[in-house]
Amino acid sequence: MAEQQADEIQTPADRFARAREAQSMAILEDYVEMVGDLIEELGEARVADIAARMGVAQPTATKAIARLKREGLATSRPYRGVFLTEEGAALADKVRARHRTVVELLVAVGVPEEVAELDAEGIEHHVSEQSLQAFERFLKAR
Amino acid sequence: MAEQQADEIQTPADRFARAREAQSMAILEDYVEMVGDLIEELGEARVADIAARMGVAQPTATKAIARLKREGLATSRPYRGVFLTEEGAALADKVRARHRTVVELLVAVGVPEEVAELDAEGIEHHVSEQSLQAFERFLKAR
DNA sequence: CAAATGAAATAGCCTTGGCTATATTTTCCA
DNA sequence: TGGAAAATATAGCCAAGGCTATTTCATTTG
Ligand SMILES: [Mn+2]
Ligand SMILES: [Mn+2]
Ligand SMILES: [Mn+2]
Ligand SMILES: [Mn+2]
Repeated sequence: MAEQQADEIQTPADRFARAREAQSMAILEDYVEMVGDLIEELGEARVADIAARMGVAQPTATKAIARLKREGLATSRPYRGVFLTEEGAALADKVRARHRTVVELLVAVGVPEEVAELDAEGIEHHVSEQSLQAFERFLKAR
Repeated sequence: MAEQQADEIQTPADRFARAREAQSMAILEDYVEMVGDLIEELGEARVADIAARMGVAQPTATKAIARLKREGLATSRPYRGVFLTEEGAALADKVRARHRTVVELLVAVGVPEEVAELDAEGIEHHVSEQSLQAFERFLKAR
């Protein structure tokens, strides 16, 4: 099946809308990735640990988790830890891999490691599938 | 004068805090850049044009402009156009230049132009001064 | 096994950035 | 030049993502 020729002209408004959309996913992505990390490292993801790592107050984390649940990415029962749904786990994997690739690309073009790690935390959420693939090709071809 | 050796260990919480901070600047930056563009192109920046280009409703733009004014980046009188302060104009220039550099870097590592333009709209706000300089060196050295 | 301690939930507040509907002001033209 | 049309402002709503203070529940321990 041939690709649709998407030669829509791309207005500034479209770009900004897309950036806003990415933004609304960003926090979700970070939480999901971190819940995955905590389960991996500690066997479970507790609200207190999530809050500490995100650098937010505990009720802020609780609220974020409620949103994850609403969006079908996580499950939890009151006073118990947080778990990822299949969908959540898949997203976590994707986000983690993308994060690494972004850091590697930054380093590859000359950004110091520490800075790369800092900047990647925000940048990653705006890197499209297409850009990600370009990054991977670039890194492989070096 | 020697650089301070800033060997603070960088926690995840620090990184997330920084990404949140960048986020709170992002919209401000986009508006300032756009007001600058409109003044350049049309001689003035009207609320309706700003709203249309940002892809938001007119009252949303009005509110954003109020914030620009509060932050000392713009001036305006009721029912008149918007102008940038010296600080606002300087920020607009910086943001515009950074946007271009980010697009160029993306293209340089193999991202298609259109995609680069789309992704850059979000990425730019998370690119630190240090990363930006690395990007410029990379582009020059190609 | 009853407190005490610790963790999570809840209540209630704030700001930002969206929106629609409506009021007000400016501009333009018949 | 007076009214219609266009532009802008204002009012009031919503959700997200912060926060602090307090309540509720679970766990540990004397
Ligand atoms: Mn992130
Ligand atoms: Mn990340
Ligand atoms: Mn932008
Ligand atoms: Mn931009």
